[in-house]
Amino acid sequence: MEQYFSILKQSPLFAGIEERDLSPMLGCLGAKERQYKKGSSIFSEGEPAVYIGLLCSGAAQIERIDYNGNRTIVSVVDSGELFAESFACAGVERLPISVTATEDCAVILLDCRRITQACCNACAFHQQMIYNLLKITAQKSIRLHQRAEIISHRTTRGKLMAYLTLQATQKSSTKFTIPFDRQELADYLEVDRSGLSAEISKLRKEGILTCRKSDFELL
Amino acid sequence: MEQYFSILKQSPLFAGIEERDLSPMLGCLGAKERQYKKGSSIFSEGEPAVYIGLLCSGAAQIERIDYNGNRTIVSVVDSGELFAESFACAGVERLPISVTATEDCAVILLDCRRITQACCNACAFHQQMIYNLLKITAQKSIRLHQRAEIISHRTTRGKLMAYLTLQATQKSSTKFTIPFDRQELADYLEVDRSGLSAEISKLRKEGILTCRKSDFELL
DNA sequence: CTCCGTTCGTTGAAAATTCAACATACATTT
DNA sequence: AAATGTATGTTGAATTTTCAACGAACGGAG
Repeated sequence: MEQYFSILKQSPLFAGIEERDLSPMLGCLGAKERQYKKGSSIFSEGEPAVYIGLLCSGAAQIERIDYNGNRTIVSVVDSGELFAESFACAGVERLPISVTATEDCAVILLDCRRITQACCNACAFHQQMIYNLLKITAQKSIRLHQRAEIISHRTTRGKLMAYLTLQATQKSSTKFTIPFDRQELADYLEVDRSGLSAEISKLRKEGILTCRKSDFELL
Repeated sequence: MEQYFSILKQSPLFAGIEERDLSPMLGCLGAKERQYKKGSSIFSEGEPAVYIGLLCSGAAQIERIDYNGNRTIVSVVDSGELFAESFACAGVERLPISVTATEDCAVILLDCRRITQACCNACAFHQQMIYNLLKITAQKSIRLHQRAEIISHRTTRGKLMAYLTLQATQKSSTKFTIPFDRQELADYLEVDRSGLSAEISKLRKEGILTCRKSDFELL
């Protein structure tokens, strides 16, 4: 577990908590370490929602597959980020989404009940963690709002441009790399892959952007 | 302010807090009461996001209007619910959405900074409120996920049926009343109003549902 | 009662998406 | 070097949505 301390102490979940307190806290919280191979499932839709996941290395996606087999990519999880914390904190019975490793992953699982219920050893930290969790959860809400704003555009072009301009804003640069290939981007934007490719070509011809694979530049 | 105590003590924000403590707390939190007429704006897009709103009476909607004038209804706010808490808690600069009164409203505004920063008088309550806020924020995230799941369907019929079956599930009944007229439902589902009306007619002819105005029944 | 404004349903044409199929490019393996 | 597999781009037909316009139903105001 100690190998991930450099990740943990940078995580907003442990903001305001000293590194020397990490080890007893993790024990108190019943933290479990898990490894997942690229492509494997970290959480599956329908599982009980009790664990908060903290991605220590690798990358993952929040997905949903409907009964027709259509995949939706709800969001991406980068190293150092939490996932599934909303479901665990809200006390829902079962996960409405799946979490899939897009790279080999190392994950720390925290039982949400151990965070939200005070314990005898490290109570002082619990309050800080709950506050940290509040801030993280609120920021995740914003990301959901942002995705909703993107998806709410009616056309492929509208969705694509909304996504790309948001990426450019967040990276503070007109050049950026997106974390998706074409199929994944289509699954994130809720559009047809071939139509998305066609729209990218059109935007390229119109001189609005250039791209190579996942590297984009807005002109 | 006292006239709203019956609402306040039922609000999840004040769960675990005694009614006799409400009055000093509201003072400590710098609560402000506001009245809004039906159709007026409670918060406008671009305003600084410092206040958490608590709707004491009436009803409101979370909306966004894009540069073309297209309205998106992100969610509805019912009496007793919080709104804008994610934006305030996440510490974003400006609101990315507007809140509009769909009925005459009474609202209590709470400065988020006064909740998340401990104060000298009622510190014991602050921790409870932060925990309550965490739970509320997480539950709001779930609602955003639910809307995303609805919007993610590609066709008008798919979106409509996803919405209606969710409503039926939440009301635990095949008969229910939705909080939207046709235009508002279209703005929530991100579809064309006339196309939505046509789809409802078709579903009616197919014997899948019956409806009168906003009263629906799934068969 | 009539007028008026709003909501809702209907329709047909225009526009956009989806779908299926195939071509191309590139990297990896044998 | 050839074969294979994956990702991406292209195309045309089918489907669906959007858009604009209009008519019917309804309720409130005068």
